[in-house]
Amino acid sequence: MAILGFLRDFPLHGYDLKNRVASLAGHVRPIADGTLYPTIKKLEDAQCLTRRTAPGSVAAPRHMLEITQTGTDQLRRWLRDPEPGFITDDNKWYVLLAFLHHLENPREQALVLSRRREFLDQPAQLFFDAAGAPIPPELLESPFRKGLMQIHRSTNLTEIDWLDRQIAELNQRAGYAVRQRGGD
Amino acid sequence: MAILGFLRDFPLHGYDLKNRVASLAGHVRPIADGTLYPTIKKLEDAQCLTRRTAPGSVAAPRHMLEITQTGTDQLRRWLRDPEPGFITDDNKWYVLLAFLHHLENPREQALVLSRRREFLDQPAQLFFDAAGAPIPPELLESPFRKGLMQIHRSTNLTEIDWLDRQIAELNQRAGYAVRQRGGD
DNA sequence: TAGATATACATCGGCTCCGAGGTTTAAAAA
DNA sequence: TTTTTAAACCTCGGAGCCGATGTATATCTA
Repeated sequence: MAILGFLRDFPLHGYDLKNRVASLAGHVRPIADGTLYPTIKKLEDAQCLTRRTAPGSVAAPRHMLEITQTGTDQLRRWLRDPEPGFITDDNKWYVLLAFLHHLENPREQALVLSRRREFLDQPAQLFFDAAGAPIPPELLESPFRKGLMQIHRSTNLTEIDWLDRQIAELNQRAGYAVRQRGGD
Repeated sequence: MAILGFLRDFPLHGYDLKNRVASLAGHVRPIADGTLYPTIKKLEDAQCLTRRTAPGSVAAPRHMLEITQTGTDQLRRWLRDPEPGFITDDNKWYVLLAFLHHLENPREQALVLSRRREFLDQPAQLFFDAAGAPIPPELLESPFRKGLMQIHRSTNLTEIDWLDRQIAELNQRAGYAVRQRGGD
C-alpha cells in the first residue's frame, strides 16, 4: 500500500521509495531490500506499475516506477475496504491515513475514519487477575501498566477528538456536494 | 516475551494465555493457535517453562504452564536489553512496558525508559516532496497527513511527559536505595 | 438422545518478511 | 591510479506467523 501510495504522488525509483517508507519510521520500521524489490516485481507482474530504466543521477541506473490505472484502482480498493489489521494495528492504520487522500470521495473517506472511530470506542481491558477478573487501572501494582493505560486512554481521546471533527467536516462536504448536484 | 511475562505473575494454561495476550488487543493482535502452541513447545524445550497436566475446569484437560528460573532469567534479559524493534515499534514497546516491572532493579528500568525517551526525541520528518525536501506539516495538502502529524506529536508529548516523570522517580528511588546501603 | 457449542490442544502448508550476501556504476579519497 | 564509498538493484535461505484443519471432552440445547 505504501509503495502504490507514494507512487500515486509522483514516479519514484526503488531506492527513493525505500527511504520514504523508512521515514514513516516510528510508525513503520524501515523496509528491507529483500522485501522491497520482490514486492515491486510482484506489483509489476500484477500490472500495478510500470518501470522505465533511466540513468542514475549519481551512480548506477535507476528503474523509475510509475503507477498505472490498475495500480490506482488497487490502491483505492485497499483504502476503501481495508483489512481489519489496518484499523486495529496502529502502525498499519497510520500508513493507511498517510494515503487516505487518494480515496477521493469524502463520503468514502469518512466511512473509513468511522471504522477506526468505532474500534477506538471499545473499552480497553488489558489486565486480569488469576481468577480472570479484569483489574481496574487504579489497582494495578505496576506503575508501567498504570502508565500504559493512562497513555493509551489519553492518546485514544486525542485521536477520537480529531476523528470526530474530521468525520463531521467530510460529511458536511459530501452533503454540500450532493446539494450542489441538486439533490440527494 | 508476553508468554513468559504473564507466566511470571502466576501459572496459566495455553488457552488462558491466548486470551490474555489477545486482550492486550489494540496493541497486540490476537495470537493464533498456530503461533502459540509451537512457541510454548519451543520455550519448554529451552527449559523456560514446565507443564503439568491438570483436569480441565470445563472440558478437555489443560497443560498448566509454570515459568522456571531459566525462563525468568530469559525474560529479564529480554527486558533489560530489548531488541531495537521493542523501542521503536509502538506495539512491541507496549508489550515490553506491560512486563517491565519484572525487571526488579529501578535503575535498569529507568535505563529502558530512557532508550524509549531518546527515540521519541527524534523529530519526525514523515513526508517529502518530489525533490526530496521535507514538507512541513502546515504545507501538507492532505488533511489526513496533517492529522497524522498532529496526533503523532500530541501522543509523543503525552508519553514523553510520563516517561520523564517516571524516570525521575525511578532514579530517585535507586539513589535512595544506594544511600540506604550506605554507599555512593 | 442427538447435535451444537465451548474448552483445550496440536500440526502443517503457505505466505511474508528479513538479513546476508552479491552486482554494477560513478564519484571521492588514498 | 587504486581503493573506498555510496547509489541502486537483486536473490536466496530461513524465521515467524497465520489460517485451515483436526482431535478430545464436557456442557448446553433441540
